[in-house]
Amino acid sequence: MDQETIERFSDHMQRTGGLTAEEFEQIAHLLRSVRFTKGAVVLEPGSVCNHAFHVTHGLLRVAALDRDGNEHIVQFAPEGWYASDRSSMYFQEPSRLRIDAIEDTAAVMVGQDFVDAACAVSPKFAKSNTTLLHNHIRHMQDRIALLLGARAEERYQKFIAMYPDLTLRVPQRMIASYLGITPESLSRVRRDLAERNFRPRV
Amino acid sequence: MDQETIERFSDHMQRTGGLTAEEFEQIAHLLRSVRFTKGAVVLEPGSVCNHAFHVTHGLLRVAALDRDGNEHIVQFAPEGWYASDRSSMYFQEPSRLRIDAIEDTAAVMVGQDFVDAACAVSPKFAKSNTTLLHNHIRHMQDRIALLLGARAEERYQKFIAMYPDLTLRVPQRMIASYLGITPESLSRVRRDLAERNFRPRV
DNA sequence: CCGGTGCATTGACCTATGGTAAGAAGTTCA
DNA sequence: TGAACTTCTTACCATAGGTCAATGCACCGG
Repeated sequence: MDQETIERFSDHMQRTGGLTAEEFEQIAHLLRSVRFTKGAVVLEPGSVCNHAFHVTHGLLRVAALDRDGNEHIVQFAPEGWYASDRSSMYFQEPSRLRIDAIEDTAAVMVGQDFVDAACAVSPKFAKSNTTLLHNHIRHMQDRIALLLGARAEERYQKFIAMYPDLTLRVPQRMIASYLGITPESLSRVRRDLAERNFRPRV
Repeated sequence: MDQETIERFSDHMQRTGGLTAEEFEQIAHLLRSVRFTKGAVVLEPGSVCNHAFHVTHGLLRVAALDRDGNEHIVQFAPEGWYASDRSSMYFQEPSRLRIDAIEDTAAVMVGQDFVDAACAVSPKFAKSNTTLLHNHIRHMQDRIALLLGARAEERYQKFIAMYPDLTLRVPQRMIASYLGITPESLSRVRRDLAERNFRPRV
């Protein structure tokens, strides 16, 4: 039953979810912990997403598949983050996203029943949940603006600034996929940046 | 006080917001209606967005400005739709979006006070509001996937399929801006599509 | 120690789209 | 009606990024 994973989630709830340790205890039985080995599929596209996965160790990725079968990474979920398809969860529609593990990962499965129970137990939780939603929206808005308005190089620089840790953990081809370019292009972008930084004038 | 605009919004609330006519009456005093002439600025970038604008006549657009000063249209809001910056409203942050009128427009200003009052009066409203949020997320998710995975032509075809009415009302350069391409490129895409449809074999 | 596998890099070449400029067609307004 | 605008289109060239193929490197299991 992986007690440590649940405890970490409890800590997280107390820090950012507005639940006290006692409130958490009351509803902890609604949670399950899971482990995924590197490469394991967490959510199969076409199935309904019934849980948000809160990562306590490791790294998940969320990817959309276009009709040519190419993967486009929508989000990375390292420790402390959630991976899920909110639309699929809310509307109970089959998801068009795939979630899988980039590293060996431990996560907590958070279902609607837990969220409802937590909202009932604590108004603070309800509020932090709404804040989470709005953070998600803000993040997507920024991403859209970036995809519309910035070139590959700028997108990459923003990525590094925003997720410096991920830049080290995630293979470059996946960063490229997140940025909407090919691995080859990312490689060239990196080379150009390195040249400009280390030999400003030749 | 533009009674017709408010009445239209009342209808809208009864159809999709879960409010009865009586419930709406109770809180209607929290609403104000506004009119914008074509080209008028509804929300100035840099200011906090304190209202969602529900359009009853006309057409608003929501645009993001990149650092080169280029506009990228994030959303169109024709009759029955909302224009706003949810992040700015929720976090009370200065908005990086501009909202302005593409046509002469009549709208209802919906503030947080109205939303709170409506939630208090009707649990159905609270739910429909959450659904609206999730619709927004779903829409943004689709948009990101499209920007990452589809070429200009496919994006344009999806746009036509999704907003056939807007295709007629909105100048092409704005559609181009929504799609993330230049007006010239859109013009070429349209020519190529027309050629393929009307003279399949030459 | 070896071959296999996956990833990053590079180079050559190609394509979609951008940039610029000019003209055509339609709109607005005096 | 005609002048000033705006929008759309077309043509020509430039460029970012995609595609393909080859290479090198690290890791892995036998």
